[in-house]
Amino acid sequence: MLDKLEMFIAVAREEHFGRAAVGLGITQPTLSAGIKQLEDQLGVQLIFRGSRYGGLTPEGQNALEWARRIVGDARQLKEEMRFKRHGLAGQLRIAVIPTALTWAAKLSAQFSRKHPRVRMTLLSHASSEILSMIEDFSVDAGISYLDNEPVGKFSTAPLYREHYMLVCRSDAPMAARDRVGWHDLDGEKLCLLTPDMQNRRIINQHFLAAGVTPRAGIESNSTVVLIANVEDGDWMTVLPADMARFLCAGKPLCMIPVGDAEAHKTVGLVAPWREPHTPVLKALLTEAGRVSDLSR
Amino acid sequence: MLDKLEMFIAVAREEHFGRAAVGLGITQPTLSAGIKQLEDQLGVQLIFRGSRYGGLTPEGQNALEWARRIVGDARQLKEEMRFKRHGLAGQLRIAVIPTALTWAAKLSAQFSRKHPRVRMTLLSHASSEILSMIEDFSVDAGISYLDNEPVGKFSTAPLYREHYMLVCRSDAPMAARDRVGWHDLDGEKLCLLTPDMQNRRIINQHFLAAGVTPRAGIESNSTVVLIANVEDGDWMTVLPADMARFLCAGKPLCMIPVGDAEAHKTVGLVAPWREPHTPVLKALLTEAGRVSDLSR
DNA sequence: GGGTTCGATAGGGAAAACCGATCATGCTCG
DNA sequence: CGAGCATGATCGGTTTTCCCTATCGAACCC
Repeated sequence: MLDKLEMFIAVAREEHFGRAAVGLGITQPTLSAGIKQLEDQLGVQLIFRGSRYGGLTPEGQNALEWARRIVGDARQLKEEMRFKRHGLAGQLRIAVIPTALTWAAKLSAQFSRKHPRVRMTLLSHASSEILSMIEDFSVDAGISYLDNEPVGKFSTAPLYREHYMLVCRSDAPMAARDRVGWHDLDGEKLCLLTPDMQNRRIINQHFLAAGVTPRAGIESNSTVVLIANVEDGDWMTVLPADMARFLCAGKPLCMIPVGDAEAHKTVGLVAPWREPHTPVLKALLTEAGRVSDLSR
Repeated sequence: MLDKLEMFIAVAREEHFGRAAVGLGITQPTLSAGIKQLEDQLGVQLIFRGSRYGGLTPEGQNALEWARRIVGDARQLKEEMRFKRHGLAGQLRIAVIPTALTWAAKLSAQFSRKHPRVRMTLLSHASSEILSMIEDFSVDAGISYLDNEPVGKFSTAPLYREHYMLVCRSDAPMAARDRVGWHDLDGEKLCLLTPDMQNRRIINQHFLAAGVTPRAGIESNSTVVLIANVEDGDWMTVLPADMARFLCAGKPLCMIPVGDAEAHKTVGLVAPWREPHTPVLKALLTEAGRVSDLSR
């Protein structure tokens, strides 16, 4: 039954029987049989399908929530028992929004020093993906924006607030200033993240509030590309302070604070809400509180 | 895995492999193998045992809580899916303290009228047993004292407050009075419930507070015995109002309120805490609120 | 010290789980 | 409009797991 629920969760995640099957390390016929068996056991159809995956039925939606809770609790049981044997050990997978990668590294370094037997995996993902990755057990925790997320099913620990820096060459006209407003960037040549990334959308909102329509001449989903363009051409970009500091190190680039110090998005750790947490997660949340900029 | 957890819960409840096995409808060797397999899977010993059940290990205690949560959620998943198919139907088992049996009947009658397809089972049990019966799924809900119970893992709905009545023959000396104090009963011939029942302990507390040491000449664990003795001999007894009213009907007996109207124990419905509740339980809790004496 | 209770172990038969191969359907693209 | 492809269901056979009966050995109880 438990394995059937895992199958169900996998299919709901992948929206595809074949992919879900390889993800589970079983064959597709086995998976099909498992789902059918689960449906028989519960007496309701869970998945619409005729020659192709067709989404969850309403009952399926409902059952999915229970399945996640049950499977999650079962994993936690195992995790907790392993903790009793081996102490803090095992793997910890964390999905991180790209602009928080430097902070994530800071956290993971600190955590690894304290708990050397825990192997950590940091994955860069869009903030829109992170919550669902937590929900269906693709990762154990995430680092993302805390402000606009549904807070119900997650535990959170704030890490820092995003402050934006304008990055330009040292010989650029702006380089002399020690602070610029969003409106000052009207008409400037900017290279920015692609609009599918939340960081870009946040920056867009700032521009909008300042009555400026940003003209991004170069777009990329990689912060490295942005900085490289700034360095090579006469472009400028806007990045969170830490990321900017990290990428600019040793290069002839200037960082200038943008906008006023207020109203910045909070970035923090997001973990599945569960009472109590696994030992590792508890340790991670504790560590996040310690490393955090925010006195909370 | 889920069935192994059920086995584990059963053994923890029965504290005996053989009994647990028959309760589960399997043989003892199967059960033994199941437990061992669960222990292997979790990598920890759960139960002390050498030729005989020896209690849970600390890890076992911990695992038991998770097992209950997981199995409970799994049952709820099934229950919810069945509800989606058939509406409110199935079985509802309720454990009731003896002195609340008349109230339980009132509740069950009302509930059955509204939801005729739900079969109800009412079991008389001591209040000390009821919570653990709920925890290990022997019953779906209970009716018991709400005041001194750990409230954390249970949902409750108050039904009524216990008011005590002195019951005596119409020709007894006390019969004329319209109210008596606990101290007035000093030295009187009383027949009461046995001291292992919480109702008796509550009455004892009242006596103690009034500086009276009760002399119960006849004790029984059956309220019927108490009333029969009052009717036949020159005994008196003390019972909750509703139960007294029910048992005295049509007999030449008097009921006289005992003590002042304050500080009486609250009796109510107790259900396993779960978010959300099963449809049946939700309906039952609603019904309890409707039938209740207490305007809450 | 014989009888009893309780859980572990051994062995065999039934059930199931799983896989590879194949089929049926619906979609895409030339 | 037809060939090719993608996707999930179905089938047959093999392997694994499950569960029962029978039995054993230790602890317990007069």
